[in-house]
Amino acid sequence: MPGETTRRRGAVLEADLMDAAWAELEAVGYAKLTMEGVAARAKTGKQVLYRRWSNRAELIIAAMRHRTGSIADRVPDTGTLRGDVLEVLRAGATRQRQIGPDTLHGLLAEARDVGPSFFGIMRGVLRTVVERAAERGEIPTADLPRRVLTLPADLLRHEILLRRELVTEETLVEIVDDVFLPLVARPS
Amino acid sequence: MPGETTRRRGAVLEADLMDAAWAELEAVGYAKLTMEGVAARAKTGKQVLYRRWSNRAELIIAAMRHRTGSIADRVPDTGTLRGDVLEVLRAGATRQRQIGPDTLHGLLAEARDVGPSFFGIMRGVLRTVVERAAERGEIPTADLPRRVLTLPADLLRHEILLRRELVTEETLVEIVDDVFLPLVARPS
DNA sequence: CCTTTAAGAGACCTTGCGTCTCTTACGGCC
DNA sequence: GGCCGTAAGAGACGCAAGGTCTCTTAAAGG
Repeated sequence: MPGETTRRRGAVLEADLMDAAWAELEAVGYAKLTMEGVAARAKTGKQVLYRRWSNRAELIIAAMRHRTGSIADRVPDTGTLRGDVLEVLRAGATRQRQIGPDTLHGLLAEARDVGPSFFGIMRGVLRTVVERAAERGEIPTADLPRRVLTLPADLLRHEILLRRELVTEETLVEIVDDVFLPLVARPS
Repeated sequence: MPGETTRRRGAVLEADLMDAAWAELEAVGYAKLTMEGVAARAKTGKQVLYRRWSNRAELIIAAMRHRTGSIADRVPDTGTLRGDVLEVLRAGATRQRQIGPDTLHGLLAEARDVGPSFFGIMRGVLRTVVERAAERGEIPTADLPRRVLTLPADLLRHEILLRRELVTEETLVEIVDDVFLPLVARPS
């Protein structure tokens, strides 16, 4: 009687595939993750995967989006520039914690363009945060050099990509207090 | 007559292996580089490679060292802090050009500790350069927060790892003029 | 000259990729 | 409610490469 003749389709199947991919990622890590492994875990064939994503990287990127949703660019508004920037960095660090450095390195090596899609987001948020600080009179101007504006995000990324350990709150505070705030506090 | 009964040994063989590895890297790129490919190019067996390095990453790292020598930490001395720091960054960018971003990403993904060995070097050089600037009276103090000291190097690394294109001179100048110099020019 | 070492060569087994084929459940449409 | 196109589920297949093992024999050292 257990015909088990249930065959998943469409969105249901897709969700199962991504859950399987994520579970497999957590189980074996990105380096050892294989399409066969994911297929087996999802109790289906490789073809079903390849029909949708043409390689590991695409699959995992999709799984990550499915997991964490699109990177919510919720702009923080704590009342101070310092608080806002820290909040932005914390959000980034949290994402890292979910993903893990090994997966990040793997994706960076295999996918041509993880950078922009994954990291480009913070820029707009920072711009807003800085503009609001300028309006409050907290800093002299919101018209910062491009490189200064993205500095906190850039340093966080650097930290994520090069240190093997997870980024600590202390590091975030250093980035903000030792580097970013002194720079924007007084313009050239 | 073509006995070709020449069998390489020791340093001679080792040098040939590394040359072969490097040539193969340039020919097919890191992603497609295989131990078999390198062995074939060196006209030897895989065992000879595995006897020395246990995987691609180790092999290529060795080949890079053999190629470019250990990272010469020649400390520049142009007379100005700006010139010195720029020179340090140029040296780093040059290395990147020799290696290429794909190889870098590959190594970072496969080797556990490329970061320290490859990138840790700049720190000492920067420290020296900054100290000399302070002695010249060019900046108020050489006693910078750790994060500020390594800032130029960190940003360069970030650029190398996340932009697909090669780092331009313009970028280096921005790092120095928009970020580093304003920070050290006047301490907190 | 004799012994030890490891180079050179290639066989071997295994894993995973990516493709292909086949059957048949599912869902849409008339 | 019945027909039909699509694609799920299952597995075979050929291939590339990893990594190990074996064998012969050149080279280096005493």
